[in-house]
Amino acid sequence: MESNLVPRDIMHRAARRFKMLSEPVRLEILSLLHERGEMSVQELVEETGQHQANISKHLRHLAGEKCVKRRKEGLFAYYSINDPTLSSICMLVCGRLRQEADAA
Amino acid sequence: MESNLVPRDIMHRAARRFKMLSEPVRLEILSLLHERGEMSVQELVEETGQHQANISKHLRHLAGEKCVKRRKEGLFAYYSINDPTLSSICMLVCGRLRQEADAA
DNA sequence: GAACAATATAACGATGTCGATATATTATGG
DNA sequence: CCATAATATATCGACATCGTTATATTGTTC
Repeated sequence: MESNLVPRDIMHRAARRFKMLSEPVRLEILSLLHERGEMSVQELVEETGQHQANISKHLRHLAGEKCVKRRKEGLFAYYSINDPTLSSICMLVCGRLRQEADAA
Repeated sequence: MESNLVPRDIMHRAARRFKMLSEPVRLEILSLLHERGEMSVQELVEETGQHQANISKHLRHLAGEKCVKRRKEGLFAYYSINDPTLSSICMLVCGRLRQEADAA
């Protein structure tokens, strides 16, 4: 019950950060990157079953928001999680969801 | 780098939870509720400057996702935060955003 | 520099969600 | 039971974003 949970001056940025986490495919991407540390676009395409263009677009969004880091090596682009708080946030939410499910 | 950051069976639910946090007006509502503990629709309308219908709709979404709790008293409906993890999550993200801003 | 592979971008239709306006519901008081 | 106040719901147009398909870019190899 204190002041300024989300300060006005970063409210829109915060909303955009959360929007990154509001799509199942992006959560799957982050989940995979969390497990394996670093993956190429191809690997992500194979694991998710999504089309390459779709994965590239999601990665572009994630990278634009600094959620994810890109490393180019030859023909391949390797992505990894850049924002370490994302993992904590996901675990918090998932823990809460389990809790709600148990309570019900 | 471990297993199952966001387990498949709750991935869609997690995404929906994050979607609740992905709109500035909803973040403002949660921020106000965090400060004051409990507020009527009217109060939220006044503080945010949004139209009543819009606030009611956002509250409906938030309540549907169990983010927020509703208490009816006479003509008034009082809302308060129901999911305590939301505050932690918002603070994590805002801290990170500050950090990124400082680094730049 | 031509052929090929990995990734990125463009364009498109379908669907979702925003805020605004209008109307319905619910509860109180006279 | 009628008027009024607080809240909820319905509908609408504008705009964003999803996944798909097609194409462009980038880098490697011969």
